[in-house]
Amino acid sequence: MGEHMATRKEVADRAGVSIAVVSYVLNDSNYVKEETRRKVLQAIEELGYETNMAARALKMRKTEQLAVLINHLGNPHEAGLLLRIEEHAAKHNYVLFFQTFHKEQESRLKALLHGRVDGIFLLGQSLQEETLRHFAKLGIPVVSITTPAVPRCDHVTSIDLDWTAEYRKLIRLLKAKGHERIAYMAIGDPEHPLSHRLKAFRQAMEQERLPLAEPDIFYADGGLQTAHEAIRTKVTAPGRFTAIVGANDLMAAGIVAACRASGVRIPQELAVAGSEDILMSSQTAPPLTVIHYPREKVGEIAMEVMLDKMRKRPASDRILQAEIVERASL
Amino acid sequence: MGEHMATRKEVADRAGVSIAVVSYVLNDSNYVKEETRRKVLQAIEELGYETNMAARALKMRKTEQLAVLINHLGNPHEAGLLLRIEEHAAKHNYVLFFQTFHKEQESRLKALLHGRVDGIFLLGQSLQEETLRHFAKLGIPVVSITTPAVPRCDHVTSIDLDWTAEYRKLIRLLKAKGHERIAYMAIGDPEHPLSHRLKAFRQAMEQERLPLAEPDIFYADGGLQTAHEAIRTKVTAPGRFTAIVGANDLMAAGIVAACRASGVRIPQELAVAGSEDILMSSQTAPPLTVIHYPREKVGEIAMEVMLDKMRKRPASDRILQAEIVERASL
DNA sequence: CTGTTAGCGCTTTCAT
DNA sequence: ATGAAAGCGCTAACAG
Repeated sequence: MGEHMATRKEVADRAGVSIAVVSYVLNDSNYVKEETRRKVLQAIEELGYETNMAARALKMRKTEQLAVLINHLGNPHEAGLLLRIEEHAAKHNYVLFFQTFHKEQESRLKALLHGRVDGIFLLGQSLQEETLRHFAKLGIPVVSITTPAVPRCDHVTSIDLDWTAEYRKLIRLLKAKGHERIAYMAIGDPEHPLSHRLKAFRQAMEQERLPLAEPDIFYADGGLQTAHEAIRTKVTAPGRFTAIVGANDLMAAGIVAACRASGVRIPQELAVAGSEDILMSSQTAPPLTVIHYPREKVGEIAMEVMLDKMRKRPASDRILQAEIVERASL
Repeated sequence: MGEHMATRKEVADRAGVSIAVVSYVLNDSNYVKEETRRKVLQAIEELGYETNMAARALKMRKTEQLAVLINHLGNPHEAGLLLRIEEHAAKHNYVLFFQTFHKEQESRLKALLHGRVDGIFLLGQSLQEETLRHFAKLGIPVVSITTPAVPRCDHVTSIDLDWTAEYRKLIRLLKAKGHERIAYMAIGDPEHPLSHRLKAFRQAMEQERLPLAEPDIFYADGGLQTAHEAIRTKVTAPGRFTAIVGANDLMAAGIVAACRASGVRIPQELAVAGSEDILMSSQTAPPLTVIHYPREKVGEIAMEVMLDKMRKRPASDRILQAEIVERASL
């Protein structure tokens, strides 16, 4: 429990050189005589020396740390996205830290991250303009995933699907099976980042010339259980919608559970679809037809965009294509 | 894009005091005249000043950052555990970063973390003794979750279930339903941290005086798909086991999927159980009976233990109790 | 109650 | 090819 960490000074002393030389060999930033280099390397080895990242960060004004602000890691869609981002961040030697984040904590955020990160990913999160301006002033890029770009704020770059287009595909599929009255389960909070999916769905229905009555829009908090509860009594109501799509897969799974609990057969009596394609969706009974959100690709692009922005290269918003995965739920 | 961050010096100048005074009000570490304090606070406000955490970390030898080494965030069990740890870490003002970690990268680990973290959580991971000693020397505590303690290494504290006891409960339940030949699906790699669950299962079977034949132990990589493939042809084999337990829930779900694909009825023809209780397990058809791993409690205790260790207080290994959640799969 | 100052461990310019 | 030294932004002893 020595509590001791070898410092660069000690390495220098042991190798009989100055600390500058140690830096040179460590960073390959200057010519060093082969013999000297070996002595230094050996001293490093013997002392078990490692560079102190905090000191380096202070000097370089670069932490090689990135933050990801998420909603709820319990949602496999977010976990999957986070996983992909980390995968690509690691390739570029960045360390990722994540924060489950809610609007109320926004004030603490600046203090928490100051001097800690080189960039910020938003995963289904939005920040106030003032906060965004703050990070812009600091030169800390913000990349937003799963949430549309903030208007008038060119500081944040966003990556997402064209939800209207994707929902149109899904609606056409439902139409082909004879459905005309399609319901939607959205996230209750109108401030919630996923509320733009509802807007997109509305637009898609309109473009497909299908009416979407207000009572056919249901609200829950994004979780399976509350979705189940919100829809339970509705699935057996006479004269109801014949299909329903969930703003996320967890809610779609909740709808499936509600149907099973009420003995409503899927897809004969009700068609159900999800919007993300998490693993669970392939295991429900019946398995869910979903829009496959390309998490892998999104993670890759997100890191790519982040790197561009950190290097002050121009980066523009990205819209990806998704595929529909047809399973037995419709 | 000013790239500018206000420094403590600027605040001091603007308020007409020395930088020490700014520190005093910020850290409440010294008496400051009320009027002076107000002037300082105002200057901070006006400049949008925030403390630079890298500088503070260097000076204090304390980063307020913790690392979590995980296996695969795509496994909801790990994601759930991580979520809980973060929840408690945030309460104590710690920031968490996670790394998907594989043995091959162990050499990079020391360099990556040095000066970056005050402590390390292992989530179903193990490290070589030499690495552990390295962190011990640096005074960086290691808390291991879901993996048994490392022998001869009192530096790491571990938190887990008494798997033998939990499996005995499950086995007794199966016995009561008439099962005598119970199979197990383990993780293939004997080096894998979850392999201790297999050992515990063996022990439990022995204590319950039930034979566990080698051919009744199946191996997969921990994922749903490979579990499905590994068991597919076996569930229809004549004279086979009548029940099977998965070392994790994802594999148990894979077994359920294999049964559905082969038309094997659960639980009439085969009983299936899992070991963790992830959300998905409640949505399979039929829903899975599982050991409920108390992730919430474990997350809380993990952080508690970590804090104790960081404060040099003694901390001992913790064994938690679990409950069995009975659902329709057996 | 407030200011001066010495470092924390590192990088890098400028001499040599 | 190597070294001396300044300084990144912060804390805390110490002096007043």
